[in-house]
Amino acid sequence: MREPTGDTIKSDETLLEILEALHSLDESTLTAIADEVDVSKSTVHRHLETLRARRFVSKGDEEYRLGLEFLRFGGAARERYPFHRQSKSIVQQVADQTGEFVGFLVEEQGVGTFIYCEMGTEGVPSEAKVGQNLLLHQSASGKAILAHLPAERRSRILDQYGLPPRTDETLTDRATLLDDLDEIRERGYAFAHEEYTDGLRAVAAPAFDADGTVIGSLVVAGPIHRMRGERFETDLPELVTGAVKEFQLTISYA
Amino acid sequence: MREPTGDTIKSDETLLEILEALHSLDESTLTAIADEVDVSKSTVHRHLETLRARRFVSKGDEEYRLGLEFLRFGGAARERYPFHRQSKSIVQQVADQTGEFVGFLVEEQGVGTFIYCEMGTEGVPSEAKVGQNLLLHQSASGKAILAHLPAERRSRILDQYGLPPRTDETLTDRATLLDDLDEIRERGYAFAHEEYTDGLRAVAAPAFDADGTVIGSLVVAGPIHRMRGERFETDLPELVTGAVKEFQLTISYA
DNA sequence: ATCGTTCGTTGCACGAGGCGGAACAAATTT
DNA sequence: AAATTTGTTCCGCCTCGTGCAACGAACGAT
Repeated sequence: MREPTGDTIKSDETLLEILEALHSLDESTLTAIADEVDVSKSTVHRHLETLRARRFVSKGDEEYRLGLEFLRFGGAARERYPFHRQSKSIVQQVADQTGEFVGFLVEEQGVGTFIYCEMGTEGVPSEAKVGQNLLLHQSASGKAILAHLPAERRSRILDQYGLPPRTDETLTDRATLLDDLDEIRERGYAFAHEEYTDGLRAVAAPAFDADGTVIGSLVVAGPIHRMRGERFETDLPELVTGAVKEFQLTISYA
Repeated sequence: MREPTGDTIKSDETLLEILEALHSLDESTLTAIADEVDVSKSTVHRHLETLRARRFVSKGDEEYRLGLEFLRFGGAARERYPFHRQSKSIVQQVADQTGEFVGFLVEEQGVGTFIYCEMGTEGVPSEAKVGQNLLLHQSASGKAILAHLPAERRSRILDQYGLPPRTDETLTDRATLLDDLDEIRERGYAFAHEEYTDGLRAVAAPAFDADGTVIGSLVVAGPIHRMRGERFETDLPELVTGAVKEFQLTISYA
């Protein structure tokens, strides 16, 4: 199931697995969860009631759901980032300008997470939403970050997670990926061609803090028919890199 | 320290208490948490490592922090609400129009939680943020909801949580509160005068779904010196109720 | 209405495993 | 170099999380 975790609490693991099941089943009944996680109903019941007492799950008329308490902790986790305020507004701004999906991705423990995103007026059928996480090699936004991490850190991440594909176009060969990252570093921004979602292309620019460390990346994504020609190859890259530059100015004196 | 919880898993409770400590200490070291929660270091260590393996906590160089995985679940919890999209845009719109703090509050398990909020350009020093939760009697937004809950539900909530004060102005007398709720029902919107935060006043309007059930409330809050006279008593109430009406139209055919 | 089925909930007894304390190691301080 | 203080690991006790089974309630079908 998992890599041999050093020293972990079984009871907590089942708790977290129950939550994960609750997330993937979206909203669900006790027995369905027990069935999914493969533990007895009584166990699931006790865990869920413990969580419910603290509002981490809520019970509708018939089914259990994830509780809003997660939003409180999630919001707090996001606000630890000193630039969260600015990244929110830059995302909104670029979303207004382009009408496409726009997101700001940060890296934590080797995984990318969108801390803000906007659907834009065109309403791309993307499944990317706030809190969504992805492996860094699978998307333009991830690659933009990956390209600028310290080399040793980068290879540890690649070793740890490998290069599992997400679509047919995901880069799964290490050499190819590293070449792409070289280009991204030279060019200053990253492209992705259906590497994360079929039918979608993306442009992403890395964002740095005052020390020159990558702190995240800004990405614009949209369906192929709108992401082509000069708009895709010139206009959007300029827009994104420009927005990031502005972003960096506003956070420098924070 | 809690009301006699029916049948609950101790180990989970300590897990959640550790998370709560991690939240209130913002970012903290293992021993500090062990000290706060009053369990042995080894226990805290095992819990934290279990959480870290799943990205629910992340470890900086020196300290533990809440992980972004909470944002994933929090976002999912929020998106269960069919009107979440529209509430986000109405909040942004009103924030742009007023420059004040604007939020959309929903009720879950008798407690209010902001699923969206914007600080506005004036940057009120309010501590209200996404995921923040509050007792319904303590604020304009809460009262707007409370006023329109089924009577039996309302009294169960009041019984369960009581009327603890938050400021000197919080309504702590049940009769006074019920009178206020009557007025709110008649008037169609709610006021609060420093009942949640010293120095802040607020106007809130309830939002209903097609069945006439309260689904949340829209609130505008600001410092007293800007919340007075005609703006506070007429303009803002009209703005908020108008915005909610528009909101209700856009969700009716969803 | 009555019987079956499936749901959530509660007791019970067993033994896995969560717990604290101490020993350890590594990093900082005096 | 000695002394604190940090995170980590080991170990044995006994709590307490677990599965099973029994119970009751709510449907649905005959």
